[in-house]
Amino acid sequence: MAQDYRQVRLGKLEDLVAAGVHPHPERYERTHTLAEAAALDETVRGVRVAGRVIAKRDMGKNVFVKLQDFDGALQVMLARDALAEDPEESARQHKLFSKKVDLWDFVGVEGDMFRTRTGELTVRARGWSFLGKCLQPPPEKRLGIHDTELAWRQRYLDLVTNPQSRERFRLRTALVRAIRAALDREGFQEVETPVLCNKASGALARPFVSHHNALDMPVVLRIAPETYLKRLIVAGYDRVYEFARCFRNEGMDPSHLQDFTMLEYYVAYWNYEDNMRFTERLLREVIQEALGTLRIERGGRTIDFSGEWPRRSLREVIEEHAGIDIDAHPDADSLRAAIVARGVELENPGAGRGSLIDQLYKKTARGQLIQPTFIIRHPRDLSPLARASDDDPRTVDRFQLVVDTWEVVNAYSELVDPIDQRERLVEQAGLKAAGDDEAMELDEDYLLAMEHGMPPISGWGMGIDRIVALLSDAPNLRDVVWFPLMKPLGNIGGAPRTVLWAGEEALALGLYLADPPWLEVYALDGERVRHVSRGQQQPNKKARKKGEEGVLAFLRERARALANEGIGRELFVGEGRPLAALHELLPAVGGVGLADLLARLSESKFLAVENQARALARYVAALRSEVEA
RNA sequence: GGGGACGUAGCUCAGUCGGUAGAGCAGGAGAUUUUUAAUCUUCUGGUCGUGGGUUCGAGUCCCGCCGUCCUCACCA
Repeated sequence: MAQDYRQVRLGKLEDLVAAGVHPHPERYERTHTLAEAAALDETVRGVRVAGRVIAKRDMGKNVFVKLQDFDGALQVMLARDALAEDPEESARQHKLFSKKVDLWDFVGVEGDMFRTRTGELTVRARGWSFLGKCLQPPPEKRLGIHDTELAWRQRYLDLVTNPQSRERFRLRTALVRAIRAALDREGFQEVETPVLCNKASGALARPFVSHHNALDMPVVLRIAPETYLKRLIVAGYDRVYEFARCFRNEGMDPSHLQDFTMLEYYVAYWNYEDNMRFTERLLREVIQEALGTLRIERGGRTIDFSGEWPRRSLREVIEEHAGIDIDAHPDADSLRAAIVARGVELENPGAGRGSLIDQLYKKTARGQLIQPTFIIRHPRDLSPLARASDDDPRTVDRFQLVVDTWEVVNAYSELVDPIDQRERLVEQAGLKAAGDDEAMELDEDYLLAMEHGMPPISGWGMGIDRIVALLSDAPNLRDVVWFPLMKPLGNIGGAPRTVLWAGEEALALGLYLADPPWLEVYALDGERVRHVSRGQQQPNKKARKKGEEGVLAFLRERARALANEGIGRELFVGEGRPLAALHELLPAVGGVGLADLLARLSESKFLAVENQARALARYVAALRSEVEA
């Protein structure tokens, strides 16, 4: 049916072309955006506006359409006798518009402002221009896209139909702009540091790993810009910042994305307390500017950014919510005993004291922190890049800003002592060697930079996606990312979904993978091979119970069924199975070329399945002619 | 990875107790001299995610798989 829509609309496009309309005009001269035009006086003449048709009401003589762009919408009226000087030409233009322009097409209109009988400001068209065709069926016009999956996969559908989504992204843009302007005013310089790195440094997280072909070396995508920005302080910058796209190869949930935007800045000569004061001022300013208020509604609760944000030590909040005074337990064993005594269950109770504190905090206190709160005094061994506190060397001079249980900002007085830093990184490297994927690597290049001298520094990082989601009452970070990463529809992780075209010459090809066993079906189309889904190709439980033979029987049966449906011939290919089993199957295609087939298979073993199929295509073609001959 | 929920027309959604798959929007044809979710006539559109099981009969009950979300775990 999508095909029907497309055919109808393609037909209309052809009709437009036949009527002398360019299907993809080069440009259109606007005098006003739709929002600007909507603010005009009703007497203004000679406006030219353009946008997407999101509503069309054809009254016979008059066609009313609503045009929309990102920031506004405006009604336009096309009357049968007003579209050209010549009445016949005007009628022709009217009919063309009425019959050939569909919802979601782009058009431009030239005309005069006026008010309709019902009082709506409207453009009375004196002429119209076709600007672009929508070939796909548009979403429901009033309700829009409600399926979150669809909204994420095809954001344009969401943005066109859902005003609240446009509002969220408008806020995101406005907030970033406000932050940039505020930092620039404060004497910061915006910089850019590498995304492709040798070491995953600056945070505790598992990186994405890739390979640099020309240099023939592994590279990782950055998990934080921190150590590069601090190198710039070594270089003499006082205040630097970067909106840094970062990548962490870890689990995802509504408050974590693999690919996210972090703002980090570093200031020479500040400590974390200077930074906390600045944070409060900066965020209040930019929230007020971008949002127009400091009080937001989120999940039915009011969150208030005005007033002074409480500063509470980790010790305090844990004592309040868990009833344990961590200072009374100077070592891991003692603290562990207290936690057990309180009946709090930790995931990793064998960890050291710092990690125990962290787990305890996350388990008991963090979930209660709704209003903006600074959490200070974190254990030293969780912050390998932070400066130890002069008051208590077991803690670091660090703060986090927590809002509605989300950690939004993380900042500290930076560790600037290269000797201490080396010791801590060696410690981390030890953890890594012991199997902790998230421990930091020893970053000699950074240590070398540190040894060239650092002033006191305070650094700061904020999750842009998180603050935007908080401020816009978005339940999931993916609601504030234009194109969040999604598993592709289609071949990944399941049966391919392409359907065989009717009458197409085809071939059924089973790829018998060891685990899980599976039958893949392809269509052979000249030189090309496509995936084809024909329902379930995976052996059911019953077949699997009978072991290998049952599985083979199942796959053979499926292939035979496909052949009976006219899909074509059978060919099984086994991988990771005894050759004998394969050999037994191959007679279905003549039992020739086994060695060649296996060679090709192993050659393409690490390619995607579809590539395997392509690699086999030539072989299959050869096989065919051989059989025919 | 554990637990829970969901998947029906292009979109938004109904579908009762297991008994002939529905509505609105969108789309086709027609009508319509200012409409506002325009209206009216008429028509089209379905692998009920997928495969199996139970049953005389499955969108509905059971199981496997695929996909998505939530939650727990993981996670500066």
